[in-house]
Amino acid sequence: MTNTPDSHGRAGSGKSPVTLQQIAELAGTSKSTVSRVVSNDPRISRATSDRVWAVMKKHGYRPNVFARALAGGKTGQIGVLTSNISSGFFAEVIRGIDLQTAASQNHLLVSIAHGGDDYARLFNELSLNGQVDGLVLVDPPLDLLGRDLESGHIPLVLCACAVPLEAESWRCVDSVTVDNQRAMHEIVEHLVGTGYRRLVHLAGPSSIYDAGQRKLAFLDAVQRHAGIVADVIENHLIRDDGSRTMRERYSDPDTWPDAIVAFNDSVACGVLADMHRVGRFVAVTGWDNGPETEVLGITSVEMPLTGLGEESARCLFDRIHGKVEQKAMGRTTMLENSLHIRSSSLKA
Amino acid sequence: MTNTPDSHGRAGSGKSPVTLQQIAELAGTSKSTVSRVVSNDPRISRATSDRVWAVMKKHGYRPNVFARALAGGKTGQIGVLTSNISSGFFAEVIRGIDLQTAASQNHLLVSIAHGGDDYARLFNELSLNGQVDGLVLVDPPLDLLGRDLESGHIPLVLCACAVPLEAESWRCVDSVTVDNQRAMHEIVEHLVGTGYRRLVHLAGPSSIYDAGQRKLAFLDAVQRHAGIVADVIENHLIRDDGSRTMRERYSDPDTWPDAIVAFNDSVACGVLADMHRVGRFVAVTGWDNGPETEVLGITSVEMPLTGLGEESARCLFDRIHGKVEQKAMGRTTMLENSLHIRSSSLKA
DNA sequence: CTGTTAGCGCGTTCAC
DNA sequence: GTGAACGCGCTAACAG
Repeated sequence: MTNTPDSHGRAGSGKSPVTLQQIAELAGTSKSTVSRVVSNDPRISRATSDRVWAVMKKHGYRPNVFARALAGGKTGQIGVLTSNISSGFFAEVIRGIDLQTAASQNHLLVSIAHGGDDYARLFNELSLNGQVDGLVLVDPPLDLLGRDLESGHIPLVLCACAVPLEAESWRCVDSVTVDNQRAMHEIVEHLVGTGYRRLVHLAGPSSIYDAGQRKLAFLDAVQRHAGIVADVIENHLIRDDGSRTMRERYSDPDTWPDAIVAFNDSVACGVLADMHRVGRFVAVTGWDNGPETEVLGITSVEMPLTGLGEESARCLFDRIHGKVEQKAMGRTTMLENSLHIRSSSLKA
Repeated sequence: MTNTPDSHGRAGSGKSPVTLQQIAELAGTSKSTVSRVVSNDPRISRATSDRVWAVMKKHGYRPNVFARALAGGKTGQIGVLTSNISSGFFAEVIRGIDLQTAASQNHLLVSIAHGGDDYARLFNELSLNGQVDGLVLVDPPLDLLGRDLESGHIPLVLCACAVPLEAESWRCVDSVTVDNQRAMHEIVEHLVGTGYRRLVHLAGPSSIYDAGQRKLAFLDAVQRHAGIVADVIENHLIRDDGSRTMRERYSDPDTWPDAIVAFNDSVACGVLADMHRVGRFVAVTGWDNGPETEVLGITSVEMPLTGLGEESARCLFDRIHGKVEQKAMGRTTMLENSLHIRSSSLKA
């Protein structure tokens, strides 16, 4: 399938690309026929098809995406809107989406919201200007889901987030998320099973969907066990948040809990740093299974990031291609995490 | 499916986007006038302009990107083609590019090559089908630069890579890269200054531009010092590569060098792991300054990833907007890294 | 099976 | 200053 240098040089050397019309003339046929050949219309005879393909190959014909979109109503582009999240998360999810879109000859339009109302602004633009056939909203700020969605929008899917039940206008939107509850239960079971009794969850910022889910799951999990003392401290996102809480809230090591369930790996690292400073062991778990967890032996949850992307794209295409009705109620897909138990949460 | 002339294609709960034509009628004027208003044509009277703007605002008019591209020749889209690189790298570079493109109302079309000839295939497609106004090639496989580039292509810029001097057909392509040489020299100076004499560089795969640069820089740097024993071992990319080399090549700790300059942080971690297994200290440096380096105290090089993206986009826009002639010879911009010296490379 | 005919929404000459 | 007309490259009815 690789291009032969000679035929290629000829094709591209002219400044303007070859058009369908020109192919038609060169092949001694009409535009429609060529158009049908391109789209594999079964009604075209094998002979004509082969002849036209030959001409197209020879001249390096490339259908013009814009003309096609204008006339056909399908853009061949999928939008991805994401907030300014951690690079590991972002990259892997995009990779997953790309895997699916590339497979169906689509292209990815990526936008990153840089704060404030940016997400909402970009959402409006992308969902209304007809530039994309569908839109994946990665980690949208929760307040966006509170707004009313205009009818007549393109297919939408929430990634790493789920539509709240009370959001009426978002009812046709699919959601793909990870099973925060199950993973959190596993963590708590593991900690309790190992013998820890006093647990603290350093929860994430309330603006993040997963943070809320994990907090609820933590509270739910600890309540299933008698004799467990549990507490939650909010708003932890980066390393410093973890260290600071340890310093300020637990300045006296004797008041420390047995185990700390951090919102993510960064926070867990912060806790560990302070722990070393003080020189007392406390069990710690992280979340994200980043590169630091393995080398440091931090128990952590690995999320199926690429899977999130792939599944989101799949949902989108199901609606774009009409395999799922546009007005069908949104489905929520939940992907499983895997818990990696390491030394940081075993017995001291 | 009922297809009225104006309920065209789009997934529709009835609400088809309002067109320039409709705005013209509602404003009691013609398409051309509205078009001029949109593009701030100075010949339009203030009165008409205001009137038309009001109508547009009232009806939420959005210019159709595809129609505009078809008629006007500018797509408003920038392509980003990247190989399947590490997520940290990928995400930050994209973020940088996005920063610039968003500022100029452009959109980002991202494609990820998934191996083999994928990069070349995608490159051909994106550079020829007119879907983007310019193309950023992030970390292209080196053999791509060996191929002849067709004339008449869109503006191109290499990111995290530089055009080889002998590539005639790529002479109009800009390059943005980091100063591998300077950073490597800093590392070597630091190691030698600290007292290490026998250095080994665990180089990266030869297919990666930066890997070759760093290897050359290493060899250059060590030659500037008398009494230094240096060696290079090739083809290290992930953790296991580092550990394996230590196990196989340096099974006897007494033959160990004083210091190991790893291609990246992962390799450095592999070395450290083996070091701990054997229980002997050797100085180690990484590259990328990933999350694991700070917590583990690994000396590492921080690259200006976002800067790479921003600068690449800037170069592209300079050519797209004609601030730099299309046929002007490509410039190479080199961005500075910063070396973070930590305990892993200090005296044992 | 294939050719003909309309547009898709907009930029850009031209005239007025 | 403004409007009418044409065309960008392609798809999708209609005819044969």
